[in-house]
Order: sequence, then C-alpha cells, then structure tokens
Amino acid sequence: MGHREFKDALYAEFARIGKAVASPHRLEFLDLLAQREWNVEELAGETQLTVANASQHLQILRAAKLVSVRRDGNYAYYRLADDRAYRLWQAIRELGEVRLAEIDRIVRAFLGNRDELEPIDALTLLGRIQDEDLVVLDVRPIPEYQAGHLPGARSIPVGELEARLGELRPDQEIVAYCRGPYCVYADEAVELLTARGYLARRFSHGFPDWQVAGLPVEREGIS
Amino acid sequence: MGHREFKDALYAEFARIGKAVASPHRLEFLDLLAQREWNVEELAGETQLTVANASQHLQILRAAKLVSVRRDGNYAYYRLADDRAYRLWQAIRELGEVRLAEIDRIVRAFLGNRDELEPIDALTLLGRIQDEDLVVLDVRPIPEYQAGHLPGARSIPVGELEARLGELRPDQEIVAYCRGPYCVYADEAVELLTARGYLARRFSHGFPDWQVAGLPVEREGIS
DNA sequence: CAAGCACTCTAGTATTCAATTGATTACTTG
DNA sequence: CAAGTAATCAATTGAATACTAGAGTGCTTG
Repeated sequence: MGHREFKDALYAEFARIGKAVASPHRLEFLDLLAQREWNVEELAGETQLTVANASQHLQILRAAKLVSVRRDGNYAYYRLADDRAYRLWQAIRELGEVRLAEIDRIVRAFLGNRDELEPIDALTLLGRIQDEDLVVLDVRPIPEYQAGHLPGARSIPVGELEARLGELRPDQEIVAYCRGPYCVYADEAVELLTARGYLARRFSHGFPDWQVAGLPVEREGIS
Repeated sequence: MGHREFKDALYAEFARIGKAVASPHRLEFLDLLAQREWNVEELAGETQLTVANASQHLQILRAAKLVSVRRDGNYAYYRLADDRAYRLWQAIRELGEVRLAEIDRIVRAFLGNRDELEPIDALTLLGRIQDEDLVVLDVRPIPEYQAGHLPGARSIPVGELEARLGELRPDQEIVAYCRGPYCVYADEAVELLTARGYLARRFSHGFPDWQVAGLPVEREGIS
C-alpha cells in the first residue's frame, strides 16, 4: 500500500462521518436525539418523515457510529452514541453562526430580533440557579424534561404555558430554556411571558449544551 | 412561515456545512490547509487531483465558509477560515477514533502497531519543551514549518532525515511531530531514528492541534 | 499588447444519494 | 400459532454530486 492509497482509505473512512451530517434531516435527528432517546415512529412524527425514510437515515447515522440503538420488544430506541457526536453537531452549529447572513435571516424571519430577549449564558445561570427569586423553566415536551433537565428546573411545555401561567409568581425572574440555541420554544415562552408582564429571559443554549459542558443535571420527576 | 418550514430552512443551511465535509478530498484539504496556506496547483499536486477538480472542491469549502482565499497576482492562496473550521475537522477525527475497527485497521496496515512508538501528549511535551536533553523535530515539508511550528523546534523533513542524521546528537531524546495524529511522517521518522539507536517518540497530535489549543507557536526562520 | 499562466467556469457523463412504495422480518400478545 | 405492530429491507425514481475536458477570465510579463 502506497502513501496515496493509505490516505485515500483513511480520508474515505472519515468522510463516512462527514456524509452522515450532510443531510438536513439527519442533523435534526442529532438535535432531537441529544434530548432523549426516541423510537423510530416518534422521530418520524416529530420530523414529518415516513417511518421507512426515518429508519434509513438512522441506519446511516448508526453506520457512522453517531447514534446507538437499544431494542426493547417491538421498539428500537435510538440515542446519541456519546458526547463526541454532540460535539460534532456543536461544531457545525458554531460554524453556522459565521454564516450569519443566511441563518440569521432565517431565524429573524421566524422569530424577529432575538437580541431583545436578553439571553443569559451558562456560567451566569449556574451562579444564580439557587436564587430564590429565579425560576428556571424547561419548556420542552415532557419526555425530554424527564430524560434530564437543569437542576431545580420546572417543566411547563410551551404549548401549556398560557393555560398554566397561574403557577408562576410575577415577582420572580424566569429563565426559560429548550433544546438548543436554534430551538424556538424558549423564545416563544419568553415572548409570551414578557407580554404578560413577567420578567423573563432565555438561556442562550439548551439542555444538551449544559450537559456536555459537564454542568450538573437532574433526572426523573415532574415538578 | 410555519414551524416545519422554519426548521427545514434552518437545517438545510447547517447541512451545507455538513455537505462540505462529506468528501474525502475536501477533508484532506482541510488537514493540509490547517498547516499553511496553499495555492490551487500545490493542493492539486499534493492530493493528485486535477487543478480544475481541486478548484471546484475549494469553491464548495469556500461556500460553506470553511476556507477563505487571498488573491495575489495569478495565484489564489487558500487557508482555513478560522479555528472553528479546524475544530470541525477535529470533531470528525475524534469520532473516527471510535470507529477503531476500520481506521485502526487501515493505520496498522500501513504503519504497524503505533503504540510501540510511545506518543507524548501536548501538556507533557509543553512541560519538557525547554529541556536541554530534548529535541523537538518538525518533520513536515519546509513551507509548513515556515508557516508556524512548535517553539524551538528544528526542521528536518522526513525525506531528508536519513541523510541529515549527523545533525542530531545521540544523547538527546527526540520528539517528532507532523501534521496530525493520522499523518505518517512522524511515525516514519521515529521508526528510522529508533532503528539507528536514537531515543525517539512522536507527539500524539500535530502542529494545528497544538496551535488551536492556544499553546505558544513560533513563525519564520529555519533552524 | 501579445503571450503565458493560474484559476475558474461550463457541459457532459457516470455515479451516488434521497425519498417512495411495497414487501419482509422480528417481536408481542391474544 | 395467528394476528398485529414496529422496524427494516429492496427496488425504483428523480435529484444531486464528482470528475473530466475544454473554453474562458484576469493578471503578469516580456
């Protein structure tokens, strides 16, 4: 084997990982799988793909060792293989921030200007997480909250927030978070809360970023 | 714009970055561009692609904002856009290590068992880099050494090493490094040096990893 | 300003990939 | 063990991508 054949074989192997993240649907899968484990039907429903198509994308992610699967009866539960897989998605996201032109245009077209929401970063939030006058609010769907959440966070999925406003004290500051920096749930929650007179901000990132940074997490139990 | 259209547009944008790293040749380009800036002909020669083909791959990397270009007369000099681009390649490489089965098989088929070469990590090397009885040896091609190297490193490209053994003192320990963990130059150097009775090891990573970790680097000048 | 050079673009072809459809497998439960 | 369900596989279609060859662009130099 010559130098060239060696390099070709090596880079071809790495490119299998690259190919795995070359599809929009597979990137969305990674973002979802970072929240909790999902079975194929759930993922297909969440992303509006057919089950067969979702399954095939999952095979590709699995072949690249980005996700792993656990079988339980009829169900196949997929999850991220490890932190490295999430770091790859993080690296792509961070590069996306450079592409401000396109991505910011897309985000703003949907959300308006997010800077007004005064995002709070992880370390600042960590420092204040025990404060009595601060409520950390997990606005993701309940299964994702159950699979892991910020310490002391309360769960109110964004769709139920309006109906459950009574559970929140107007004298407390609220920090909402969701799946990640490009997830809109927390933005929608902050917008609603602010309109109703609450002092609300969003955590700049999401639960998986918090977790992969090695910060403390809580599991189980609805508050 | 509905939730789904928003997400589709967003992930499609991120997938452009994923697609850019879905090709073996483009990954090799990233590895090379992390060493120094190259013009199109040089890259095409190094990777044995046609100039037109290399140019097209570079356009794709540029569109994904992974590389930037500087024009000087007839020449177009390409370089990595920033550290984030290298971190993406790092993330892919680290995931590759999980795929031990295939990649290790490829590496071993070419290099034999590398564990015998006793790699030294960055922090250990940093601690000993001033030692009188330690020589840090950059075995990459000279232009890459000139574009930046470890502090105090001496440049002997691996192809010239055998002829220039007289420049090395047998009583000094030698740490060789090259482009990165999957570059073979340092392995070949260590193999040659060990066979000739020198005490030689390889740095576990490469110059770009050292640099992106924020460790000190030197530029210019051949020693 | 003509010739040479580095690079890029355009077309054309071969290949690979994505999504759909329908069939099949693997497991569970009555 | 038959029926039902979740997931996967196989085959097909159309779209996207990779590579080549040749033309074209823009800069430099005699």
